Amino acid sequence: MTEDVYDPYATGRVRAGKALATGGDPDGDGAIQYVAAGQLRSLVERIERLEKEKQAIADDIKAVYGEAKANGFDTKALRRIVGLRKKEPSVREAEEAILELYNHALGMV
Amino acid sequence: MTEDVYDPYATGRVRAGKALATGGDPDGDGAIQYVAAGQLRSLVERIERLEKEKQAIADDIKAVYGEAKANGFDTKALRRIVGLRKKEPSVREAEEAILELYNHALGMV
Amino acid sequence: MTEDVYDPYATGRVRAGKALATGGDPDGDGAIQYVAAGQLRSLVERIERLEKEKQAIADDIKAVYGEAKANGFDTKALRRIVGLRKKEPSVREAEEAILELYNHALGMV
Amino acid sequence: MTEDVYDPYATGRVRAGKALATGGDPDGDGAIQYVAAGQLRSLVERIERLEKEKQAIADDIKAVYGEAKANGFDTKALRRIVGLRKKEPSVREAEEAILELYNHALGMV
DNA sequence: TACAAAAAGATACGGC
DNA sequence: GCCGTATCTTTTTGTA
Repeated sequence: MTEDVYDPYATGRVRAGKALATGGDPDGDGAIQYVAAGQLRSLVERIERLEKEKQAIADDIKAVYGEAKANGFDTKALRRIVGLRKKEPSVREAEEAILELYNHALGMV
Repeated sequence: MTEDVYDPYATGRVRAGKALATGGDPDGDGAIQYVAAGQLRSLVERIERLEKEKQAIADDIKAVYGEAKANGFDTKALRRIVGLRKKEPSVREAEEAILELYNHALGMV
Repeated sequence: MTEDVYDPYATGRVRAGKALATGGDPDGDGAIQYVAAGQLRSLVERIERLEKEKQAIADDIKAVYGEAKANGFDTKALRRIVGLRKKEPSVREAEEAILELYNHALGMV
Repeated sequence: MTEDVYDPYATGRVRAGKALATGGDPDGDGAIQYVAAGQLRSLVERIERLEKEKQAIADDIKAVYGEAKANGFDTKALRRIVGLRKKEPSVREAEEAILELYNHALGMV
């Protein structure tokens, strides 16, 4: 069921007109499009819930760094080692390999 | 008690010397520093565990945007909505106000 | 010379009110603030001019990659070598040094 | 004329083998490939020169924002102004329209 | 279209 | 306590 006019609490659809398609309406037919308000609300809420969880973990990470600092560790170095360990196993070796090849081609040892 | 030589599995301390401090040793006195290897290992592992969880959630968020897109939503606008909702209404209004002020000052309506 | 009302072409000042300070007006006195329209316009124009130049150079870079590709070079590898060469001289060695130190402390060879 | 062995200073060609193609040799035939070392060097140098210029301009831009800040301008708003001015008015309006549509659908006024 | 690299923007830390 | 710097995140752009 569709409304002719905007109804924010509708679980149904809201008339959007061409404006819905940011890039223009694909078919170029100017057909009226609708936005499923309930679906949109659901998506936004799911994203917000996940971002909340993500932020909580980010806070935990920050707390660990704080603890490290309190125990005399250099957090800057700590962050760096964590970062370096992300691309460890074989990536680093691969980078070395191509570097050497091109350095050779470029005559730089 | 400290070791003169490196012992990777020690729960005790490993001599680090000046090299430990990425930013240089702050006092410039070259004093020998020690790093608690076991503690460091624990910190790194906790951080990595948390970052792994954080990344998993980031992937979930991306999946929701993917679903939104598949359902015809404009993800760019969706992201903006989510971003705007993070801000306190007063902050949002303040930002809009100054933006408008500058636009006026530039004669851009 | 100041105007009470908005004048986009003024070289003088435009009334801003509290809205100017995004973070709130620091003194909390609610004093009216003014925005120097001429100065703002100048700043914007300088930035836009510089960004235009920057974009022109970015286009030149793209053209060189296009030329490389036309001559049979693998542009992906080429981009990578250029990127790697950015952090060559001593940075890479420094990175290796700290990596080794912490890896030792972490018992990972 | 080609060399059988690697010659870093050659203006001619250097045997690369499969390793040259980062993305793998497209035909998968393992055919030996050659890289024109002199040409490669030239391309890399041109790119690096251009990137250097580009970075210098980026620094200039940053300096202008710093100047703006020193004169009491809100750089965040300033950046947004510059960003908005990049877009065609029609695009900007379309974006605003869809944003408003979604806000309505969410009952956020 | 989807992935990956680069640039921009926001945030957080350390110095003064 | 604020400012400048640096990191990290996000967004945009280019490529396969």
